[in-house]
Amino acid sequence: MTNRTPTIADVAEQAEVSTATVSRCLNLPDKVKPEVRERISKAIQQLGYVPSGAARALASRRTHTIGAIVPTIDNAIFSEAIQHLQSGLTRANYTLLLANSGYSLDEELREVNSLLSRGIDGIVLVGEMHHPKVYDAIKKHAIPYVNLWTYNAQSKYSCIGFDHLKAGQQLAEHLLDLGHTEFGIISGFQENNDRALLRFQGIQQTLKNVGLEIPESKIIECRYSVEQANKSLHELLDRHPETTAVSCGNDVLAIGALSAARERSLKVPEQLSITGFDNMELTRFLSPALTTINSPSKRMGEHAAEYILEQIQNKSTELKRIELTAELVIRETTGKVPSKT
Amino acid sequence: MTNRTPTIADVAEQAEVSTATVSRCLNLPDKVKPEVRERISKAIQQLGYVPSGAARALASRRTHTIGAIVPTIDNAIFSEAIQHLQSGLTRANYTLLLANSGYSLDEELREVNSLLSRGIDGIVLVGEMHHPKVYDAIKKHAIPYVNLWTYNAQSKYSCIGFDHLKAGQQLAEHLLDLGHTEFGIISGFQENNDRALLRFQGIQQTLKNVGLEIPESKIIECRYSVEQANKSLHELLDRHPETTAVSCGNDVLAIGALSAARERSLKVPEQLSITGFDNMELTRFLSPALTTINSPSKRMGEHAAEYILEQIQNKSTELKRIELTAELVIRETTGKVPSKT
DNA sequence: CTGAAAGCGCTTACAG
DNA sequence: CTGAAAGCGCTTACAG
Repeated sequence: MTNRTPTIADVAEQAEVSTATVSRCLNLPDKVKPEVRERISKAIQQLGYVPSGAARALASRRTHTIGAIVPTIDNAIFSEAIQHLQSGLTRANYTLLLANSGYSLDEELREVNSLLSRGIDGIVLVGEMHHPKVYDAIKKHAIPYVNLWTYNAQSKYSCIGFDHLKAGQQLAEHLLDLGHTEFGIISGFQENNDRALLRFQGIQQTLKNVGLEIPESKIIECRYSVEQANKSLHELLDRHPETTAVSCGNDVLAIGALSAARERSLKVPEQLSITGFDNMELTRFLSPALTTINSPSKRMGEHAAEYILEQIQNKSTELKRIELTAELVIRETTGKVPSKT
Repeated sequence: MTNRTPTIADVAEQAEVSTATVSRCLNLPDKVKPEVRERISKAIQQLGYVPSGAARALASRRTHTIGAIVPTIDNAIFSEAIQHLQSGLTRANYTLLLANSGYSLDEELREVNSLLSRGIDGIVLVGEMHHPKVYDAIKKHAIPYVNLWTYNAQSKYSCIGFDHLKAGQQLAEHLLDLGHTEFGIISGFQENNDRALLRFQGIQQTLKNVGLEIPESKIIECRYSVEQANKSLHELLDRHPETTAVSCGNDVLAIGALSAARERSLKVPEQLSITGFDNMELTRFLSPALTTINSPSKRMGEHAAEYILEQIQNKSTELKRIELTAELVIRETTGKVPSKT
């Protein structure tokens, strides 16, 4: 027994077959006679043989790895999607290589190149807005690719997600139905974030349709953090105490807004309505429970795994657009506009 | 210009040098004459050459990849640590390969083997309790290794974390100081989770020291979910309405407990004190703000990156134990025991 | 169903 | 400082 880690040649020798047969036994077992398979399995056991991923990848030109880049994993909504993407891939014996861009397109480009260079068989990105070189690089490598978290019927790329514009509209209509006319917005940074932008535009357009306009001073963009949102609502209400409805870019922001409202002793929803976005688990346990939009993150993750694996199987890069629904969840943070006294 | 992706040989030809020199130019630039380096860079640019990670790994026996397995990424506290681990590695040109075990030791073993097989230069795990084969497998591959999220002065393995027993003690002492004697516990599953177990034991021991014992019926274990914790507190209080203090295994559980208390119209902390664990960002914005233990997750992530890279650099696997502090953060969910009437 | 052999694209002593 | 060449550990037509 030598000291170095065993290779396929060691297994072959031990089982008295060629390395080709060992390789087949590992990859296409039914092409190997059962009794030979038996011998090989035993040898593998005895030697504690573990195939080298690098050698495998080099020889087969397949890494069995899928890359994904999300803005951040520090948001339950992305981590949920990733968990499901990952378990879908694991079941098919693929591994997920995860990176995060911190909401920066340049960083995303760097990550894409890094993933491509280490070798991946497919890639999933979040959103539709990417550095142009990202699309070039992926095209060059000719691997399956999908934009997650976005649905656009006109997209030139495969996408799996929902229509953020529609979601924004639903939010605005709900608030309009309740009689609100004084709107405030706390949004994530919209530059480089098409989801944030579309949600906002959905609200904006809907209001415009009924002749309402949101002045810039009632729109605050900030980082997706509870603390930032807390500050933002204070700022917003300092400038515009007449505001009766605040729509937040996601649930994290809404939680911050709720805490700021509490600090000002504003009753939600009696004096101020607040909406979130994503429907994180805890939002229904908040007091008052948060009105929000349900993001189908699990299903997005599952579909992404399915799509990528399918494309790899078929050796194709067929364009596919999957639209999921994101329904409005009305709970306790939204109510009738307070009567002016 | 051919159609296939360019290799190092193409670059060498274009730059009129050997492949060895191109390789050196990439890995040890100062061993190459500046003018030659210049030619090579130009060739790389022109060809759009990207080195093959697989070939590199096979030839050098280094993958520049670090593996990490956490119980779940769907918890802000782990994702925070991972973000920092990742950025530390990225800076040194290493990639993080992330997997999650779902709190299962068997699953963790499977992930470890999968990571080892694809090739990793180092590995970080969470907690000290692992499948025995995990330690065997890692030892066999002789790569740097560290147990995160745990500190044990006697550990045979490197560890970076804090003492969960101490943290539990602090929690119990705080509650004791406030005069509580009727304790309830909502814990994560303690089997296979040394952190959950130690936190609980810290509380238990401290109470025992003053002659208090927690009956089994006042200890509920459940999954780390807001909903589960909500149910658990209801169950606990149905059985033991005399309970005045409930210590929760983490902040997620505490949020669920808070919501259940609200549903029962129990005032926190006047009628019921509740503690969390981790100090997630939003806990200080809850109403009432949560008393909890601050888990140094960012620092754990940073230290892990530093340690692993250091070991790789030195080609050693030196044992190192880093203890970080986890301080009690007293906020509004804990108060004096209600006077019996 | 099995084997001999070329090849995947790099790195790395070794020699100069 | 640079090059020729062996080698990393697999897979995969091809032949039988």
